[in-house]
Amino acid sequence: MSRQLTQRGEERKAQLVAYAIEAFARDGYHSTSVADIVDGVGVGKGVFYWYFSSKEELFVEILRTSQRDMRRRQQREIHGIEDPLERIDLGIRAAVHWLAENNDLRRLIEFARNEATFATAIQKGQKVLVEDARSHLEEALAQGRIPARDPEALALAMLAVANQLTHVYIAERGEDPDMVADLVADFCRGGLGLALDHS
Amino acid sequence: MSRQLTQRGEERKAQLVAYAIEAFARDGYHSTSVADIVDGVGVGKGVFYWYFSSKEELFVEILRTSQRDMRRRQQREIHGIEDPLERIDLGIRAAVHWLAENNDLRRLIEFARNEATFATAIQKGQKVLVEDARSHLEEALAQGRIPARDPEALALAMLAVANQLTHVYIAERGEDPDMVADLVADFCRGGLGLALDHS
Amino acid sequence: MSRQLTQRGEERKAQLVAYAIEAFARDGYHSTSVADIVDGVGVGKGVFYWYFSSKEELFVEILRTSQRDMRRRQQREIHGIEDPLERIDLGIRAAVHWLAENNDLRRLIEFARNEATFATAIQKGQKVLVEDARSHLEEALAQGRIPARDPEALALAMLAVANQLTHVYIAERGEDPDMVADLVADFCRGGLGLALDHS
Amino acid sequence: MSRQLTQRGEERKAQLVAYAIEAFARDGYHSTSVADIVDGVGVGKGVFYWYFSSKEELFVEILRTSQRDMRRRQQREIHGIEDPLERIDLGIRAAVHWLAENNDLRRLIEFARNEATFATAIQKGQKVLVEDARSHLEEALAQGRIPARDPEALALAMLAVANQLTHVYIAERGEDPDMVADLVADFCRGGLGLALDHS
DNA sequence: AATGAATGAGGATTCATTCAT
DNA sequence: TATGAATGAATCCTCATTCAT
Repeated sequence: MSRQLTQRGEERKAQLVAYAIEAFARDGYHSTSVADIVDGVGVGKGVFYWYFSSKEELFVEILRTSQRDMRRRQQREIHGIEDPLERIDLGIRAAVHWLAENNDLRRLIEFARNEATFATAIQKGQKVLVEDARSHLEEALAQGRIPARDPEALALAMLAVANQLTHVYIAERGEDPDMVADLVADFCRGGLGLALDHS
Repeated sequence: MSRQLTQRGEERKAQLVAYAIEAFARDGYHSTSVADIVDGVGVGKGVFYWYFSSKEELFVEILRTSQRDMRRRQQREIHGIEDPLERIDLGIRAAVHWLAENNDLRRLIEFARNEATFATAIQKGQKVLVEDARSHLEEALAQGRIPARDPEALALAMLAVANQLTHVYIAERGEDPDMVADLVADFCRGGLGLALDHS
Repeated sequence: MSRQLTQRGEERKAQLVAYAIEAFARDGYHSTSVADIVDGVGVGKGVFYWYFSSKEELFVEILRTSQRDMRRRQQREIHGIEDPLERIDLGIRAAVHWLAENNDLRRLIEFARNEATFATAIQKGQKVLVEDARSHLEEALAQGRIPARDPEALALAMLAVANQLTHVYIAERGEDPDMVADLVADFCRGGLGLALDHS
Repeated sequence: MSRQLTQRGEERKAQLVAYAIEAFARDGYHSTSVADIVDGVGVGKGVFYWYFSSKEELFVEILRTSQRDMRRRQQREIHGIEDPLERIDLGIRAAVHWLAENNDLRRLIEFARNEATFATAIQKGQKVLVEDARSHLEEALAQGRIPARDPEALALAMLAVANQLTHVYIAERGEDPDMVADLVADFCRGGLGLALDHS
């Protein structure tokens, strides 16, 4: 399914993806039928299969694009920063902001994590994120700035905190992303073994 | 659906629940049909609807029982402990152990969290856990032993770390639960703003 | 799909098979939808899948049963006959009669022969028939009553003649099966290298 | 659909026909979609409908051309031969060779024979072949060289033998066409009531 | 002549649930 | 209590054909 698309084709495809994200996030992957999607966009059923070889493929494409986008956001934010701990801090904040701004995608990623069919796709993306964090952590470790513990465990823990708090505070309660970013960053800094700023 | 059941009825029901948990965890809730379950147990389809009014009801019952069981385990572990921070520590460890020992249920709870149909059921259970943690945290706060931050946020963050690390280290890699409990407890203690033990 | 069926179940299944044979023969396998079949029998769509795991499986079952039935007919006719050439003669006549009486099945077998999906099933059945004929032929060969030629080729050729002439004379033109049996038997006897009876 | 085609148009069309024959023979008529064909040739879907008004029409055209071609081959081989029995012999051999050399087309013809949609087209072509054989047979009959039997039946039987043995020995087992031609010719000569050569 | 896009009816299959026995 | 049978709406996907450009 890597057809060469015309301008119009690209637009149609983007339209389908956009509507699908919305519908999947609102009603769930299983409850959203291909018929729902094409109806929502106002096209015939065949159109869907012109652009995607299956509902599953569409979803995987959404997941991949999302994870790539989030990572790009992190990279942009920490670009040029020397201090590894600052990179981690900024990375966490970038993640929280991305998750807050892309709540639909956050839901989909969360869902996919627990669905055998998509676990692989998710893990690939997550591995990249964890690798990034791990490299910063190892640098900080080498500098003797944090106590020695498995960097991967730390990376995973941070990701989990970011996800969970964004979920509850932003998605459910609509709090300010900056506040939540502070919350997450604080908890994680502590978790890494650093003293808190505002003690 | 709160029929009075005979001894034999209770056993039948337990059999169905046990098999359903296994199948849901292995193949996913959506991919496991009622037919799969009754076939697995070796009974006719009518039996299922004698004990449960729907597939959904069965799943909700599994969720409720699980959450209740996990909490009971935590309560037992911290019973009689004076120090609120020790209660938290023990609570975390109890959670990790329960999750490790009930990996199937962990998967189901994780799944349900992201499924509109079950989110409510999940939230009710989670609220209880968070309340427990919050009360310990507030006590510690009152004693001036941890820096002032929203206890609910802290509770949620700890739960997330426990889930995530158990998932990756125990379910995926088969590591020792005690080691993971240490990992989680360490990270959380730090996140709460406490100095690390082994620094 | 080897469910234990009740009396009623067996009847339903037979009903479905009977109607399917008729419809497949009349309209073709591809043009006959599962919906057509269940509508024809007057049951819901699910019933079909209670008895067969797929449309394909049903068709293969029909093929197998048919081939078995035809062979049984042959066996019955030649039972106890000493002379191998007479066995062949009777076998040919039995085949023609069976084909004439089961014109629907003849069509389905003919169709299946040219469909990749069913070729295997067909070949298995045909192999048995050819083996039967081969054994008679080898006996006749050993007795020096027919010239030496590949028995398998002869067997196949006879089968082809029986099929073709039954097709044209009986199915298309409604001629008398006995006459056609004579025609086929004559041609084959000659093909085997025997003198003709009515010269 | 008898458009006037330019040189280039003819080539395109031939390209489509060639690929379609290959694909139909390999995957079956029903399993080969118009999309498969145009993709295989590397053109857009419109092209197909420029040259053929439907998938069905294309297939019928293939059938007609094939049958015409096979007959031409027979005619060429028997041209100028006086002896009717020799004409039959040569005709059989020509058929076997054509079938061997055009295995794809043989499959398609075989398939078409059992498909209501194409049966008519096939029968027309077959009638011509049978007529040819019948005229030779009647001549031989008039000369008293073969016993009196329905010439059409004999013609059909010979065709069936040629098809079947070519199918099994050449298409499935890759034997030498000349050997198979001998086999078929022998069987048929016997079937006609002639003594065998090598008895 | 040719292309990519679109249509939409049609097809196989699944499955929660109900029911007669 | 329990069973096998039945229901039928819903789902994913295919594909011949048409159309705008």
